[in-house]
Amino acid sequence: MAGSTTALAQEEAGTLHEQIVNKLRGVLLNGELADGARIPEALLCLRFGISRTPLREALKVLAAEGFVELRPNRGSIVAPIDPVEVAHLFEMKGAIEHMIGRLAAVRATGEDVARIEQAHGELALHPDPAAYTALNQEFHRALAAATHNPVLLQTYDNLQKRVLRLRFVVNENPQRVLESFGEHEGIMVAFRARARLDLAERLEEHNRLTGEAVRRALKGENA
Amino acid sequence: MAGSTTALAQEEAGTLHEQIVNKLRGVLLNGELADGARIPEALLCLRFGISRTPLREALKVLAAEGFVELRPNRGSIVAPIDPVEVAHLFEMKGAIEHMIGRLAAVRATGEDVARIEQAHGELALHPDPAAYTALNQEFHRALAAATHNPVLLQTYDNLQKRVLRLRFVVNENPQRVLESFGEHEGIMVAFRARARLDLAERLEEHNRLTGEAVRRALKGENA
DNA sequence: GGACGATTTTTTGCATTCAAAAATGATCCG
DNA sequence: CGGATCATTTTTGAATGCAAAAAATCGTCC
Repeated sequence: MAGSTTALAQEEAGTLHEQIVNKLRGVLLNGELADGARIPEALLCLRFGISRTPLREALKVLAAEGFVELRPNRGSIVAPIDPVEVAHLFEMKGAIEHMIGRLAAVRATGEDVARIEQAHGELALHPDPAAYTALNQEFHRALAAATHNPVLLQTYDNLQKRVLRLRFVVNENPQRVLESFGEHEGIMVAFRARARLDLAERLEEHNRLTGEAVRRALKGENA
Repeated sequence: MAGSTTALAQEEAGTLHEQIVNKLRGVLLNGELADGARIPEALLCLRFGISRTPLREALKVLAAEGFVELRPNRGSIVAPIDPVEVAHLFEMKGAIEHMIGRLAAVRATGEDVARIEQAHGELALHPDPAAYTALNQEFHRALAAATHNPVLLQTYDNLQKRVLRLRFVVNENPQRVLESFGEHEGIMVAFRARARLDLAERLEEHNRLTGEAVRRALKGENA
């Protein structure tokens, strides 16, 4: 049960820069630094109790991941959330969800099934948006993991993390949370039946609908 | 004609660490450092005429991209090519190729069409494996770009670069080069007809066949 | 009163430095 | 002669230092 199951765990071992990558990503995901805000190196060094060297290494990695924007000689900023990019993120994720469905239906082991069923079950017990986000992540990540394709899982994780920054705007919406759970029910039906294409299409569609909800929410915010 | 069209161009502008990321990736792609070989920081610093700081920043980024393996306190090594991972890479790329087909068929502009046609045409004139690799990259990248989805393009580029390390083992095979061109012909037919699903399936299949050729070649090498 | 420009301050990018860890090699003992 | 132990060298990881660039501050002039 050593800790590599949870995607967002802030591992405490390993090299310093790696820790910082995770911690800093956590900060960004929690919205502690607003979109487009400058990232004050000195401040974060103080906060994490490290020097600038590992922090800057972490910034480069996060820039490559798309969380941070590096402006030469002008400092780093939190990558602004661009509605157009959000659409592109979900579109890309759609392709992955489709493949997750096709593969997970065939490759899921007993363990995978257990994890997926459990996440789904817990989700049913927690209709409150607060718990929902984490459990929802777990559910979908368990499905992704059931493909047993690490490359896919890594790509999925990266996109998912980028999308996660938007949860504030959409998980407040209990309407959508309910709808989403309904879609999960359908997903589980297809999964239990090991119906590859059905599962693939349901996952892709679920992703599409979530994307649209996010886009609507973003539009509302910007109004 | 300023240089952001070519994916693998080693841009000369920008921050130092960025240049190094590209240069070093070039070194790795060219196979100058063998799989699993240790990456001598001091040597590369000398070669690039920089200090260790930007080099190490670049290493972190390349590690995140999957080209380099960072072993805490034990130095970095060129990420070894694992046949299983290669299979996973191609599987993942399949999902993307499928989506590229679906989107490019619909979204390709006149410019896109021109670029794609040109790459395809030049490819016909250069059946020699040497020129083939670069032109083939250009052809497929032009298709990816025709989706007009930067997130997809970036993901595609990353996977493609990782796969590119394997070109030595497969592009030597003139048999496969010819087959591949035949598949390209079919792809162009579907593309010109703007047949979404046909194009998608042809691209996915082409990717699958390339993957199998690579796997076969790898097996042969390892024998 | 406000805009422009010079000067100070801060921040950034990279090189250098330093401590700790690992690799290497020499010595000693069985 | 082989293997284990310990000193030496090399390499790594991170902090610090320094020059250049950008931002902020302030004074001056219109």
